[in-house]
Amino acid sequence: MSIRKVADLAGVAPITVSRVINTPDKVKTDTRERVQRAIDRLNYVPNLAASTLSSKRSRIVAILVPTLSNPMFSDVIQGLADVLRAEDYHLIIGDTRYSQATESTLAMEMLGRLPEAMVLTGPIGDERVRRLLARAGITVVQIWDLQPSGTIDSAVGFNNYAAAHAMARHLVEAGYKRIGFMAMVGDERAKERRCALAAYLAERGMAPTFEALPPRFDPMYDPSSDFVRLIDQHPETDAVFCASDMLAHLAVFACQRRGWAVPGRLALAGFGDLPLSAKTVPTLTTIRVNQYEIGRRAGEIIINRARSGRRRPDIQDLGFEIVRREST
Amino acid sequence: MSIRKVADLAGVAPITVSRVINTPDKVKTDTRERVQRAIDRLNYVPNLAASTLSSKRSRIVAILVPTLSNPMFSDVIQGLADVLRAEDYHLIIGDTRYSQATESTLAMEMLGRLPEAMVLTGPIGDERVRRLLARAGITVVQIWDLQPSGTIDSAVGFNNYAAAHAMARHLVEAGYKRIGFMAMVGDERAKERRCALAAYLAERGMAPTFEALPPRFDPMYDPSSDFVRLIDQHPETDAVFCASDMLAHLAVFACQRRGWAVPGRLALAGFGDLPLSAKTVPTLTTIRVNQYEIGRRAGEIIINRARSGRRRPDIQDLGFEIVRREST
DNA sequence: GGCGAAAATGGTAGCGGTACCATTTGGGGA
DNA sequence: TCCCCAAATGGTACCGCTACCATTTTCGCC
Repeated sequence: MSIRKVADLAGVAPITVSRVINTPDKVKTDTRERVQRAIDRLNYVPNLAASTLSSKRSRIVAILVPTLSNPMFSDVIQGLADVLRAEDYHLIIGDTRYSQATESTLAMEMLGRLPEAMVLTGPIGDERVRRLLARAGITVVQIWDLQPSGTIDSAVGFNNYAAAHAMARHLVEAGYKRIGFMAMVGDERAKERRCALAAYLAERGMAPTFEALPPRFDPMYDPSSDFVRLIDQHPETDAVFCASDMLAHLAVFACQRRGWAVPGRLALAGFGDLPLSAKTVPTLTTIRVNQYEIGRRAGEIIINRARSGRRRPDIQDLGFEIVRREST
Repeated sequence: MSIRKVADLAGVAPITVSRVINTPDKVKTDTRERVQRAIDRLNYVPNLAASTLSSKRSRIVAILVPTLSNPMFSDVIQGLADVLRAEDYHLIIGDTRYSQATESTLAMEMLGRLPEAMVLTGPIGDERVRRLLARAGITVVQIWDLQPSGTIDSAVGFNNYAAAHAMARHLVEAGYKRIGFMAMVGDERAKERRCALAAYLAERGMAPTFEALPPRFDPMYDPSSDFVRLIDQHPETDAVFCASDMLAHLAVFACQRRGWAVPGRLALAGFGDLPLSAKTVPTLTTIRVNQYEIGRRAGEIIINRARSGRRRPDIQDLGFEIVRREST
């Protein structure tokens, strides 16, 4: 089933069928309708591999995220998908499982599809990949935490360090003095938040009571029991900054089981503002970053680039917001 | 940057480079190494559009889900992605936003990429799409709820109706008499669960106190306040079956705000067994369906098909499990 | 050393579109 | 009516790779 068959049936040249599909207003109305009928009759579906090869326009965008299971990233993807679908782009998704090596491999493989843009989560560690991407001449949008070093082209996100710093400040100003830190398995970006917390506390002459970064990819890791153990080991702790909302919620539930009042005995704060976090009892203090909007903006950068052809790096800091709720 | 340049640099024919990439053991070791060096030197990345066109093997799998924001579906995708990555497939993802029309459009567009398989959520309503898919000769795997009618080829999932029926039975046998039903916005599949509940209750001479199916795509829909209103309108209700775990959790939190004991004043059950659901206070009674495994099995069907070339429909019922916890 | 079969490599054509330029058609103004 | 320019349509080559078959090389064995 090729464009030629359609052309024969419609009594036109193949190129005219191509025009009906791609630039319909360059074809006279009755010709267009005739061709359209032939397309419908034959159930013709254009071969996009051939189109890509010939036109060098793939209408593909590739995105790499650490995981699909975290709502933060699926919301980003949703935002990106919403924008791109309207422009007939297709989305190739890869999850790196928080592994640098997998990220490199996937990025190179995906380049073979000639994507018109590549969306990556955070900075690129691999020098070779960075070179390849830059040389490929495609739009590269790095999302999530903005980091001047390691940005190839454009970026949309927020300042991860500043966000954690602000949360540390919020906790201290709310009167908490013995603050702990805890992260979810695999969350590399959490390290920066830990540093920000420690740095702020140091400014005020304090230090974290504990800084729990679980080993990567430990399948036995149980945040709840780990949390309880940490508090038992550091009973003076009066607040814990959790590197994700889900972790914070689990901590709240663990407290409730133990009969520890939140925030009375222990204050808890998270990161990411899940829809859930405004509804739990108590509601959760957190850092909101509007993941959906990050995805949308990334999509807009890609589309504007494709339309204008201009190649001007665009760094958008969408900021963050400390949402103070009942848990602190 | 083409295979030709690599071939020239390595002093071989283009086809030999192709072999090094696709069937390396058909090339003598020293030739292979020479070619590999040329590939590395030139940073050559094979053009998969050309490869697809020529070989008619795209190494692409397309998947359509109702939404990416629901962890149920992102877990399915994660399972699928894990299996397919090992075989160098790429995943094109589309979300239909629970719209039949979008599903049809996306499916047809994606066919243009010549995917080797297409994974769809649930039955296909559109006759034309069904025909096109069947004619395309690709593997089609329908996931989630198994429905004999509307299955094109293979399927992996569970019996949605039976699951809801079993939950109804659980609630009745636990002694609850006035049972309500509530679904999340957009969840079409919830209708079947409502029917199953109503049918079971009818068998026992009962009827649901309410059956709340919110209007589709109402952005103002607030499950929590809606829930409270429903209970106020039907105060005799002693249990609510929620069509998703998240909805059930929101209901629990609303109860806690109102001072209604769960399950003392009101029992709550969900669907999907989120990781969260075993940790909340109270823990949530729910129906577990192992979404990740559904994705994995779908991937295995696809790969086996690709390897063996056989085309035998494969229907796998992975079942479900009523997980009784504290909330009922 | 010569033979034959298997392994390794190469030449050619074509996958299904679109870019580029050429040609034909249409229509308004002199 | 003719001319000219714009709109509409068509012919040809080529995008980068691989299927298919042909050819060359290798190697075990008599």
